[in-house]
Amino acid sequence: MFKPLDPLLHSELRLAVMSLLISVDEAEFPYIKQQTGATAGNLSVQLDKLATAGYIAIEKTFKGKKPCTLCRITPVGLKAFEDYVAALRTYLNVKPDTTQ
Amino acid sequence: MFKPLDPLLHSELRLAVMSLLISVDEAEFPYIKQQTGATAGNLSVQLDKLATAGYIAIEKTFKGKKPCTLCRITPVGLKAFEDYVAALRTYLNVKPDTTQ
DNA sequence: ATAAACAAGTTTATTTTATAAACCAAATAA
DNA sequence: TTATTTGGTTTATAAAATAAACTTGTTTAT
Repeated sequence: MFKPLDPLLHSELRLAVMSLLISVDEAEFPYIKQQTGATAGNLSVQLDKLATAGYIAIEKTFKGKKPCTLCRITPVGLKAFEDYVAALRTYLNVKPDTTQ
Repeated sequence: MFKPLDPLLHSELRLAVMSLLISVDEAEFPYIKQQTGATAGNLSVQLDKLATAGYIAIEKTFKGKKPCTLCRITPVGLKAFEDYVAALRTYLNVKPDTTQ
């Protein structure tokens, strides 16, 4: 009847991060922070969780002299996101999306 | 960009309950328990929260000699569910459903 | 008739999670 | 040179989910 929802993705902020990374393919910490409206602390924690699960890859580089945290989604993360959406549909009484 | 998600509905069990009540219009506690796979304790707590918010109405009756807890969704609950789904779509990169 | 098992929940306690506040280091601006 | 800002991390707190234990009453077995 209802498929279980991946608890790692069933979180407003982590879902927003994943959604963002799917569309942009690579994003810096401050950009994600601005787009999601999250506090830096919360974002840091949630990014860590996604990275620990292998859903995103975090690369710490420098932009000139300033540190720069780059995030991108992984194939594992993309798959998890798609599975999550499919599971979610069992709760929404909605047919699968066929546009495109 | 991302619409906030009603925290009361962004919960696996409460969402399942609401989804169920939308399709059946009236359901007894044991039926909801069976359909969702929830424990009685957890279900009791989550039903209370939904009722307190006015999303569902709980009627305590008897079925012969046995107590019977009947649940139905309210107009407020239906509206909240629809709003939740609309908000969720902003995270899923999916066009609104136009089937039917 | 009495005890054991069961049904239908509720209450309470525990664990997990989310979130914010406090903190830190380096760079830039005054 | 001493604030101030940028780019975060760590730690503490609040909220939530969940399960375990309990209650009340009923049915079934002895």
